[in-house]
Amino acid sequence: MKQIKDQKPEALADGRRERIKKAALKVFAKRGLQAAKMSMIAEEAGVSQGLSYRYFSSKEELFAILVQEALEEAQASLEDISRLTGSPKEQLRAFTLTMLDESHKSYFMLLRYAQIEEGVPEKTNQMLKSYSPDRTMGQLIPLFLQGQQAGEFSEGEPDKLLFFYFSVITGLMLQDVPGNYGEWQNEVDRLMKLILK
Amino acid sequence: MKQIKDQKPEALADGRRERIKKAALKVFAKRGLQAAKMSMIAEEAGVSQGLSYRYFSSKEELFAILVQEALEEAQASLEDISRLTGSPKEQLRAFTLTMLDESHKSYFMLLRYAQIEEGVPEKTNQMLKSYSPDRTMGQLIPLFLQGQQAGEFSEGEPDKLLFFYFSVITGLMLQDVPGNYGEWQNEVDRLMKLILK
DNA sequence: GTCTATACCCCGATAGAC
DNA sequence: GTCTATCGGGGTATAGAC
Repeated sequence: MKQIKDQKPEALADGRRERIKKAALKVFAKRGLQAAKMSMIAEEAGVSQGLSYRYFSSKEELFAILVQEALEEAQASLEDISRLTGSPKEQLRAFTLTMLDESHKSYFMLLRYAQIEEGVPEKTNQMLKSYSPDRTMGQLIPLFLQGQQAGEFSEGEPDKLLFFYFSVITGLMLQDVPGNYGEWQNEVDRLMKLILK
Repeated sequence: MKQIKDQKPEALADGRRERIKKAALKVFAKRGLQAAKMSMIAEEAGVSQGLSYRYFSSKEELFAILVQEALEEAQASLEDISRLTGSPKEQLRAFTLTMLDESHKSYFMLLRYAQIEEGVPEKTNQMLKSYSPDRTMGQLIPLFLQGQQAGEFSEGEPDKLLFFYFSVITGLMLQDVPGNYGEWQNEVDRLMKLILK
């Protein structure tokens, strides 16, 4: 067995493949699949254009791999909710703040592009289906029902409420709030007013 | 002076140039400047690829012209607010519904792309600056102040409130609500909860 | 006025040098 | 393992036929 580096994770992840993935996530999240150019990703990663193809067979494959990771990450975040303590209100607030933090934000935007952009490869679409809203986003529905039964959340069909909630988050993420470096507390508090009674 | 057609506006606007502009707005609003292809615009307009260049010298020019129109349209909508009757709450509600209707929605999304997309030509950026937020979106600030003084709107810096408000609208527009054919009343009512006390 | 054909460039992907 | 050079496809824009 070849020796494993005993450095901290950050350095471990600094292999070429990880560097390129990280750069790609950043560029894809900002511009989407089509507007993102391999030359941009290579520049962001600090490698030559051609090298990316030694690690990934195509731009689409790179995109698909990142979508896969984003879906797994989303799944993990959702499962974490159930372990959170506190009232439904507190749980939703914590979850929202998690989603808005820088690392999750990139994944979230990537998934948004994967969902709405035209010309996304079939393979990606199939992955999105298998992790369809029912199985990911929809996992929040129990939390909403719980909140409504506890009298904390406002009335209405939970899926409608949930849909609205994600619309707002999307809108917030798209804005580059000037001078806001991951400080979303105020915005989240405001967002809560939408859901709470 | 050459004879002016005396048909209704809709038919008047059906000249080739207007057809192409209309198609371009639709495609740009959906995909942005870079992902939009002249071939898509031509197809949407029902003309050949090359013909667009008889009416517009480049894709960028076509984009810039539409941004100009969008800005003028936004300006006009904002000026209409002051003529609206009713409380600040009623005015804001009416304005929001106007923005979300299909024709304004395309303009709104176009402006969003013009603002956030990379690689937008300098000419467009200059137009956006001259119609900067201070002169367009910021015209809503008096309405917010009015609402706060009347005790209808929640406290907080008006510009922050306004920013949040537009974030939400953006998020809503981006979602294709299934089975929602321009029926935004429920969503707007919910959105109002954000602003109202 | 409108369409078809084509010049030219940018980008995705590969080949080959080091 | 990484870079540079290059091929091929698709997209913008133009030229020329009808």
